[in-house]
Amino acid sequence: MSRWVLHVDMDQFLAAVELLRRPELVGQPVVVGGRGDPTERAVVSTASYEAREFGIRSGMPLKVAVRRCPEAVFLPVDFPVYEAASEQVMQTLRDVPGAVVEVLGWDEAFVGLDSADPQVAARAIHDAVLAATGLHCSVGIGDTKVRAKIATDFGKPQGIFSLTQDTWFEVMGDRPATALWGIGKAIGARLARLGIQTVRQLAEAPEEDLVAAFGAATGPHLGRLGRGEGSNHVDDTPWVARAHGHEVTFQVDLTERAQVEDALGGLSRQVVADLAAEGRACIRVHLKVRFAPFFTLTRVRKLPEPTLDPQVIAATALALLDKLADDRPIRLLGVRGEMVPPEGGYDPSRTQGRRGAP
DNA sequence: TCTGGGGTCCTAGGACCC
DNA sequence: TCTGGGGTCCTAGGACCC
Repeated sequence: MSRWVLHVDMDQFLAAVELLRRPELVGQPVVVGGRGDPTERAVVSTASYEAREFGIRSGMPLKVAVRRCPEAVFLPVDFPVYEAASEQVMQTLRDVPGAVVEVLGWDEAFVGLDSADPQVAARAIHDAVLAATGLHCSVGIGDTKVRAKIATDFGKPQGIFSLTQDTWFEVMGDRPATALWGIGKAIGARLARLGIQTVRQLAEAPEEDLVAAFGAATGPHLGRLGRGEGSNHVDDTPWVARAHGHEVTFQVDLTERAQVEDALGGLSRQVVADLAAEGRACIRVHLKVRFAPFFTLTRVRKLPEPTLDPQVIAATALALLDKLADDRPIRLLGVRGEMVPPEGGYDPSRTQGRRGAP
């Protein structure tokens, strides 16, 4: 028996949930995003595998997606339905004997368990999730979380793939560093300037070079990523949110101050509703603003005292916006409220935990 | 071809204090 | 003529993930 980390990732999750209630669409290109209207400003949340064959990807503007595949079926995002499906999936995982479940997002989780044969355990998990929900998943097996997470990509769809210390460099060594979880375009470009292109080169880079280039915490972290090293501890401590926010993209850019004030007021009320639901006051206001066409800024201001007054939050956001002294049309506004930390602070072992959707 | 909405963490540097 | 050393708090800004 050894300790294993399994990473369970649902296949085309949002599209798959929609297909369950619209079986007549099975086999067709399906795109879930925005309000389901590809003429609006919105992006693809999930594309079915058939739609991906046309080059449609998550994060792509719906206007681009519809050009790539005019016959595709466009559906609106329906959060409550996905939340319910997600909860069903996570409960199925928790019901696996001996499993510890750390939820990472709507459609993925780490499962920690002791097993003599993790392949058998992974297959059992796939089958249990399918039986309970009608949804397929892929499972990555690893001796660390990082390896399990990356392994899943090689299993998709509906597959199982294992990545351990013994196979890490054989599978990942010659791949680009950006294939790693946590290395995106920007860090990839900075690594390239240091002459580091591949996972193997990153793994072998002198730590002092990485520290000099990326700082005391990030530098060594990148080196460990390159080696697939990291924790194998799966933690089921419930996630405690740091903040809640709302943002809105305007179909027509805002040019009038009254429109801006209205929008900030509405966003602030939504934020306060979320914070009040947790019974935690706001200590810092984050403003996000995108000026047409592509220029985005964020600003933060600490409040003199914690509050749940939407007018205080809206006024703070407006003051931050005024300070920018930029009267270009506004395409997006976001207000985020950072909350009073819980008694004793946040659980440091969960700092890498759940990001994104609940 | 045009850019969602929900999150989190890290680093640098200035202000201020002792 | 040269500018401590350590610490905290705060803001700006960058980056990443689902």
